Amino acid sequence: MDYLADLTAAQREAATHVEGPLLVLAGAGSGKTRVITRRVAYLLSQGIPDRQVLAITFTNKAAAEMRERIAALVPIRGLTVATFHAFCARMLRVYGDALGVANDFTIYTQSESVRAVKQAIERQGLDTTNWSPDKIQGRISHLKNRLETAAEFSKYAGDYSSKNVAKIYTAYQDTLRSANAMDFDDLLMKVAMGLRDNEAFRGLLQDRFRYVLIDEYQDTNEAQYQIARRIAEGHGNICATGDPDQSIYGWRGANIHNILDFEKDFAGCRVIRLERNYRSTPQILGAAGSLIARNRKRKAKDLFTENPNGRPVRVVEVDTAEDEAREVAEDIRRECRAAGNYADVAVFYRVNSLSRALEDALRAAGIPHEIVRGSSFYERQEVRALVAYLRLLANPADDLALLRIVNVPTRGIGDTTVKRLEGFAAERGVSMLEACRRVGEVADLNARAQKSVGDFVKLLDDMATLDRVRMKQLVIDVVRLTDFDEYCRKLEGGEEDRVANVNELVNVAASFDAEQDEEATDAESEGVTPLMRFLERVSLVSDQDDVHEERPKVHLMTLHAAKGLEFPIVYIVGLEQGVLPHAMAEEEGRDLEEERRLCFVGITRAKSRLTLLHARYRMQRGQTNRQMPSVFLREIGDVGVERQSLARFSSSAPVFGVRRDSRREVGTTRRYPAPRQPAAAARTAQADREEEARLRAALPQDESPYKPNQLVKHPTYGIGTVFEVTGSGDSLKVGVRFPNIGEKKFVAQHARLEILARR
DNA sequence: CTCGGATGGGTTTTT
DNA sequence: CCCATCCGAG
Repeated sequence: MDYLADLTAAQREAATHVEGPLLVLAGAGSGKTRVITRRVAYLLSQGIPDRQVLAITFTNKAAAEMRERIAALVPIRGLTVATFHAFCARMLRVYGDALGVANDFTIYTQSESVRAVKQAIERQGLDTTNWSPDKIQGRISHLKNRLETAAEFSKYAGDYSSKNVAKIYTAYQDTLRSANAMDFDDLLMKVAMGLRDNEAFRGLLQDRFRYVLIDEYQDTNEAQYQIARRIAEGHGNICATGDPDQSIYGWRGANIHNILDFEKDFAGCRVIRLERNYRSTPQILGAAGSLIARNRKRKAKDLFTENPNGRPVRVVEVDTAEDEAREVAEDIRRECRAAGNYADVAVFYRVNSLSRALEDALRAAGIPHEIVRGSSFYERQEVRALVAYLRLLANPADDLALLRIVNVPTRGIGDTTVKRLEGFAAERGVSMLEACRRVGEVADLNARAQKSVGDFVKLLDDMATLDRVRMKQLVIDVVRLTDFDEYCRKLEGGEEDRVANVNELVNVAASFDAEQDEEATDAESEGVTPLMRFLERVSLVSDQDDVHEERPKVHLMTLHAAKGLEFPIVYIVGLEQGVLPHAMAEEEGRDLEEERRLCFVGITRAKSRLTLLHARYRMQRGQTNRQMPSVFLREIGDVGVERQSLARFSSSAPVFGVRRDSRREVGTTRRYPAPRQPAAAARTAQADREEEARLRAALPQDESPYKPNQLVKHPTYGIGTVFEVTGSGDSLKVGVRFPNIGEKKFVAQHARLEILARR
């Protein structure tokens, strides 16, 4: 058992637990992944067949990593390592008959789901302004996560709003059914309900998966909890790993009580705490511990470390977001010159909008950097469109897929034509594709439209004859038939990226083909075509397979995106009331504890150097606001913490600023940290106003930033020269001359002009 | 169909 | 302020 040799006593105890429920409360940086992988290896070494083991993670990346790390220890073939969603999709494909689920369903992504909800709203004659598709989709998603069907919800929906949601929910399900599609939540819901109501299905899964392991258990929602519980209910072999202190997804339905109540749910449960941290300095851990101790909803857990002392945690006050960003950039410079590498550095923030100032400052300082997770690969327009073609091939009833590509690339099938086709399809109860086929029967279509639709059908028919065994070739052929590269080139903006994305999809297809060759034909997957599997992969995988990092870069990301990562040097910006904790969490009486956990997650990512920053003024929604330092800055305590002010205008430099904004004080006063320096508290409103006036004067707020001969950049016209500036304030107008285009006038506040260097 | 301008809304985000 | 989306004009 050499793979147990390097484990501590507690880790080994967890890794060698075989029968019965086990809860591993794994503190941040306590070697959880190690325990999980060793435990799986141990189970297999005890003669348990790998196909009886089910390991569930939350992201595909985590699943891939776990699989890899297990494979490095023991040979595996039939082991299931998957996300909840991928697992459910698989079960529905393979054992779906037991539930009466057709196994050739397609999976709608988030954006497709929203689109379908929007259609449902419109079909109910409701206005999409009052009934925002996004929000309604969110509500439906939550209902599904709680296993409430449209029919059940309709029964209980009382008020006007809920009744309409019920109507939309019902209509949306109709759409999904007729498109033979499921959204992400359906995958979980169908399996959870199947396990609950269908004995045969439950029996199949319980027999098949004798050992269940669920990682990040603190992030499970009700549906996922039900799935785990029902599968484990016969044999009780369930191992949950996680950390309540790192539960940060409550807002999307995760229920922290799943992990808090695990011991109650599974009688005879063994609990193992991993409290030794291998990642951070005592200073960083001390700050984190002091902070999280304020939470009531948790399991007492004392993180400790044997790591040597490091530098103090640095808390820095600055005046503005720009100062904050500049300080981060300068400090990165200092740190990296001394010891590090840019890849050692990460900057975290609560909301994406804070990344802008950071990006500007890093760019200005010439520090290579990257924002982690912009729009994901598979949500890119061009990729979605190509995938839609494939989807339509696999499932001709997929109307949403058809709608997505009916005029992509443009082929003269406009909205009017589409509306008429939709009308026809709805009337006859046929698919959109069928409606297109029978375009001759559709009323009120002119000859040109008919021809366009006819050509489109011809194109799809040609496509249908393509060989569907090799995905790479299929994608290439689809690109060729649709002249897709040409279309990408014609689209303005990042055209090279678009072609590159198409090529990337070809690569994904190629590696999929390669995997298919390697993987022995799985008896279970009979009847599931390679195309279906490929589409499943593409729908469920949102991350681009990690692009290999070329040169070292500073990583910028939200606190949510930071979970599970670690960096030697970490900066967290915007530690201010209303930002972290976020205003929404306070105002709506939402969970301040989750915000605290978020901060905790950020802090515990740092290995050796942690800097927390807060600005006294921050521009939000076009307005400069006075910002209170975050309560969390106080809660991290003073041991191993060094506080510093770089604010230019503050004489007393209180680390915890003075309350001045009377509006914000109301009702929340008690939560605010007490001012440390009474003298500061005594400052008058007059003094504040003066200071603000000075500050404002110091900020670059010219009456007009545009001057004749100024170089500017317009998103459409490109770079031009200002030749005229008239008016002021809201009616400030700017005349710009663009080479080869001519002169244009813009209302400054509307036109998105970017100021370039002054001539 | 395509563009520019008006309008409204604004955590966090994986699957 | 910044963005996505909608809407009317050409």
